Amino acid sequence: MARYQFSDHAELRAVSHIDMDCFYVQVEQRRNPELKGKPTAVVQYNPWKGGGLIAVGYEARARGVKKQMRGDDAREHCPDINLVTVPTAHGKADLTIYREAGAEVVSILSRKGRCERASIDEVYLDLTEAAKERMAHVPTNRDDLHAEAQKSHVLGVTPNVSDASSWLVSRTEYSEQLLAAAALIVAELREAVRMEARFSCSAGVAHNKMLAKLASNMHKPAQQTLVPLAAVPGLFEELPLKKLRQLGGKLGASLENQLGLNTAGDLMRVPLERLQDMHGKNVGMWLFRISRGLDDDPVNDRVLPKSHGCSKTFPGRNALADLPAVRHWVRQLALELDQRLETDAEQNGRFARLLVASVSYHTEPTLASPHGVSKSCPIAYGVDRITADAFGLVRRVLSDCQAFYVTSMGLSATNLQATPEKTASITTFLRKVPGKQSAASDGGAPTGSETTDRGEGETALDEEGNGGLRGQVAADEKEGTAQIEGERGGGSGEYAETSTGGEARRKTEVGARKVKRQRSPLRDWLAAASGPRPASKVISTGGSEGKGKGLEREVLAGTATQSDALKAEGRAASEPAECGRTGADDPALQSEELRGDEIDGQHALEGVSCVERGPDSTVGEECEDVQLTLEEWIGDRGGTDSRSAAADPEHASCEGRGRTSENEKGAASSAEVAGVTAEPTGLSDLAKSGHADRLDLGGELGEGNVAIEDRNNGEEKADSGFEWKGALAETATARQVRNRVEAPKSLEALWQKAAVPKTDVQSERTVEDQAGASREGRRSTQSKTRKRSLDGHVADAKEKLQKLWSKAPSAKDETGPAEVGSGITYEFDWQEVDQSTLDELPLAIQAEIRAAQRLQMQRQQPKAAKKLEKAQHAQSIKPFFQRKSR
DNA sequence: TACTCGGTCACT
DNA sequence: CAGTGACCG
Repeated sequence: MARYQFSDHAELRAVSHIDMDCFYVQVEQRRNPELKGKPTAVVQYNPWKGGGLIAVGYEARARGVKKQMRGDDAREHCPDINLVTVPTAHGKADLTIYREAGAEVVSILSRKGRCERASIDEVYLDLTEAAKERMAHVPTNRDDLHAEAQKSHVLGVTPNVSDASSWLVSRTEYSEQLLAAAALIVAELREAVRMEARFSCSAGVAHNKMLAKLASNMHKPAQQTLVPLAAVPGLFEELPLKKLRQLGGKLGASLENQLGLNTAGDLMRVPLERLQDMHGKNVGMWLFRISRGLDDDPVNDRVLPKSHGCSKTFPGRNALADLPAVRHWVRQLALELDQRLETDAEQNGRFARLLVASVSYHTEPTLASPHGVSKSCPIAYGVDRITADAFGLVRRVLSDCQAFYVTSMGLSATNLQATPEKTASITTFLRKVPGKQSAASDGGAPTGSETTDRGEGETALDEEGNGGLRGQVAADEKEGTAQIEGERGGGSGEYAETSTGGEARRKTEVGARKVKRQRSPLRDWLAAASGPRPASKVISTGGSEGKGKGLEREVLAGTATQSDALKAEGRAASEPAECGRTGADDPALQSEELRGDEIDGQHALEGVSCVERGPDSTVGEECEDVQLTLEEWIGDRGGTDSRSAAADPEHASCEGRGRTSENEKGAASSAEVAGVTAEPTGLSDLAKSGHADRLDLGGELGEGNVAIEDRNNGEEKADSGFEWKGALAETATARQVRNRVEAPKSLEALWQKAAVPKTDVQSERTVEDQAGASREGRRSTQSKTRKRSLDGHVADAKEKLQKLWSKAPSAKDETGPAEVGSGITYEFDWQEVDQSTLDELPLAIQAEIRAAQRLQMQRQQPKAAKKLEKAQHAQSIKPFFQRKSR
């Protein structure tokens, strides 16, 4: 036992868990003050039995209303209850207002120490440092205690205000002093929340997360509870096992059932070996420790969610039974998800990398428990892309079914990243500063960095797509009819290998990279729009600060002609009955070669269209706006070097609605040239101000981003469940701008990103045949088929693009100061830049500068680097809060 | 025929 | 790593 006791003050933490009191209700009461003091509950829209309660106010709780009730039940218990319905959007509940309120609270609670957002209405704080500082100033007089602090409860001390206050001011034990000081800080924070956000919350204060969480729930609402170490044994003796975090479910049940345990104290008496035998080494040890009130789980420094998801259930006979309905709802979910992603990008500079679609379904109406499956793919921003990709994923799931009943669907965007993974891009260009020696370039080219390697382009592959119109069938929710809407998606690819040079060449270039620059009206405009430059030295790039709200532009490729394959797509979508069939009745679906041929056919490579949509684009709002030929698009980008010219707006003739938008010069002007460049779309602000260096905005489409290492691991990848549909919706570059993802690292990877997930198209064989065949056998057959198809595309695409590139006039490149992307040139000494200058920079640039600084320090003082990282992290979230708390 | 709609984490 | 499942509220 002794070894588990705190022996060193340095290990002792002061942790708080803060939990908003019936948060959704408070949010609604703040919105509508008439509800204050009245029995209130928030119900989620759901006509069945009055909707489900997701929050119940304390007045209503006093009247017996419980969270598990439906709205109707609540009314029975409390006839005068105010039932507030959660806002809805896109046909589903929309929790945005609660998320925003939660962020508001977090911005207040994160002031005094490391803060971890645990959920929409809960945070953990590590107040160790703040408490230590505060310990010197703990009032010795009870009258000096803050009013909120006087309401503290101290476990093991008579729950009497004055006693608690006495306790707070009279500690002699270090651990208790620490908690007492933390409790005062927490009281102040809670008071700040009450005053500034007008929300009440409850808190627990203890030495770790588990105890703090336990404590926050002990006295609600608007109170706080402190759990001194000494109180643990007494507390646990009576505490039901299930109250411990993580033991509320099956694990807790199994402990109860198999070991006959009831309380946490019971658990404490189970030998470690027994626990480990039953639940494994890790879980066993974890149980052993938590039963003693010990918990090492750190308070993470994270105030933003790690993923965004939205989902909807279709219970009972609401289950979706055909693809049009599925697609409709996928789109509704995509609308919300896209909005949230854009908001996150604008506010926090973060971009998701992965799209996950989850489906719960059964295959017979009678089947009891639904089957849950999730599939994922790289995410491309934009409602249409999300819709198309997610629908592909979902359809992949359902394609094996003769019939399906989807009872729930969800989309989520994960792998949110705020900063480039590697510092390659900035270190690369920092090295270029004339007369300045960059530490980052010493220590050799970060050869381990794929990002850097990629930038040097062993094989530069540029790609653009031509899509086709795919018939999209969207069920009209109200009328129950279906309507066709055009959707650009898919699109066939075209490739050029514009640069070769293997390992040797790359290595030399890493050391002495030259970045060519070309003047272009876009560049000029961005530069002009960006306003005066700060004073000078180094170069970074970012782009205009100009607001681009309003119309968004997407560079999408498309043909006006529907290929047979695309028609087939439409058919598949509109005729769900086909799901699960082999497509034998449709030649277009019979083999992948066939599909490939069609898609690669003449008509598939005709145009690049510039599509615009409003920020709140809804079904049917998109319109095809501009058509450019591929040649026009490629236009002035000539040269065979991968890092050649920028797109030339002269060659881009955008016409149509977009031109006459009500937007001011920003949108209009950039739109003019944007159709063919990587003009940021819905993420305009951020794209312009942020990741330009990585993503190569505003020209230089051949630049590093699109260079791809030709690591050919095709065989393997080709078997991973994707099929080539030959349709790229947009250029790799444009897509990266939207995605903020690194270029695919292999040719195969590139295709996979472009590919639509495997659909119901399988082989000529019938379902019966397949049922008889072994899975392995079938898969390998498919793999071969797919591989042949891909090879055909490679050859074709390369040839075509090479032709185009050779036709294009070569660019007049200036070799100027290293610049990647276009837009503002920020000039400063990155090694000595002061905080206020740094603060002015776009978030992404800030992040890269910090990363570069860290990298440098890492070499010089590895230990200090860790500290710096922490400090920087705290710094990096500041803008978010500054914005939020305004 | 119904605990929604979010989230996080660990395992494999 | 993609996918599943446990757990939380």
